[in-house]
Amino acid sequence: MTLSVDQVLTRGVAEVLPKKETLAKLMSERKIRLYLGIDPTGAHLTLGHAVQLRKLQQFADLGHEVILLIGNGTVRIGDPTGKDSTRPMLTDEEIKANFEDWKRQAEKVLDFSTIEIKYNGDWLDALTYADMVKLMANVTVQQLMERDMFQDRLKAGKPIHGHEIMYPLLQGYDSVAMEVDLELGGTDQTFNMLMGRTLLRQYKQKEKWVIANPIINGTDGRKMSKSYGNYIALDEAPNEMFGKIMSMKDAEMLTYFEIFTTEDLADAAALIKSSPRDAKVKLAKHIVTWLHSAADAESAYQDFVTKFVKHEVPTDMPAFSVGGSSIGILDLITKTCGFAASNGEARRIVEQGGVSLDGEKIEDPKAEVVLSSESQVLKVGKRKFASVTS
RNA sequence: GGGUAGUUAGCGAAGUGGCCAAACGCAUCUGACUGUAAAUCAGACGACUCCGUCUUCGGGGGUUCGAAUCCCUCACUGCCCA
Repeated sequence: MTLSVDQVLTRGVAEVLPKKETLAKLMSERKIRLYLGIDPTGAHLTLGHAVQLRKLQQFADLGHEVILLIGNGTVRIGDPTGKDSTRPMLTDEEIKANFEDWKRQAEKVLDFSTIEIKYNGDWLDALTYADMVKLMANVTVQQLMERDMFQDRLKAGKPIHGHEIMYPLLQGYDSVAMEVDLELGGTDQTFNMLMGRTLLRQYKQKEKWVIANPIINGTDGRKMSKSYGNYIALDEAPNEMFGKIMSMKDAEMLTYFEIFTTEDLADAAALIKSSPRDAKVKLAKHIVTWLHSAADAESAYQDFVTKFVKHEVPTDMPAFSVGGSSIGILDLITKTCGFAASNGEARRIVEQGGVSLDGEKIEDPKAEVVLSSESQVLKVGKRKFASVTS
């Protein structure tokens, strides 16, 4: 579905700088050129990334000239946002492989036939010493240090490496090199994106707009992050995705509705209030349909009801054959099914009463289970099921 | 260049010769409750052939019956002075 210009500039957008109205006017007069920059590190894409990608695609759908920029030049520094660890150097082959993987995940959200791909290494690697001096002369150290995360690190006594303060300049130079009208990014990129605005004006006397998209919280209401384990990956299986959305905090729902659906927000808010569970089911179906299919969404819903509402055994589950008539329970969990990372972990789950076979609880870690050609259902924890046979 | 403080498990952070596989918080896992929400309660959370053994406290080397803790050395970082 193609949204109107006003919807694209409003819904799921945190900020349009310097002004929404002037950008809307430009978009009505001609096709604009815009871009989103991505890191070529081996990222596992989440709904957090999808916020950006979805917005990018909306511009493509409106027929604008959309560029996806691979940061194979800026990756030498690594955006200092968040982490302070030094990035490893990536070879061209690794970058290519990473992008292929990235593309596979992003295909669910982006239509690559409508998007042009560029690499900023093409111009950044070509900068000479003189170019770098000229680039750096455009700003003061104080301006660079204004960035919130540098201030945070200063306060926390954390290191800021010399090359890191160049990141905004290099990202900003991308805007100069491509002469874009607009850049998209998360609100955490505002500083970098505005640097591009400054540089573009200084180098080419050209105006550039910036759209900052919201950073969504993870399912537990905190910042979506690997270390919290609260993210939803784009290549998540339908059932997992559905379950994760259902386990999200109620308070996060409305934002997700705003960003990932076209639902009327007043209606969504009313539904959340009257029946949070139904609202969540609706949201989960929406998102699974978007990233998988309507059929997957329906079957994920059914699976969810069976497993968690009725506490019954799901219909499909992985099947394992152990190649023998009996096996130690720990080996079965760890080696055969891969449900635990180590024997110790499996032992713990067993001792804590989290394991059952055909509904029969197994609490002795030394137990030998007898298997036949008839499949039995192994349950480990709340959500791991397997069908096991000899 | 001088001074000083630091580097501990996934993260943050205690511990300064044996009681340390290492407090505590977060994350994670299990059980109870439930809307796989929130809140809460109970427990686990290096590995293994698990009531015992083995490998961990920036790297390397020493001292000692015994070291995360003491010494030497290398690497990295913060802060102050210049």
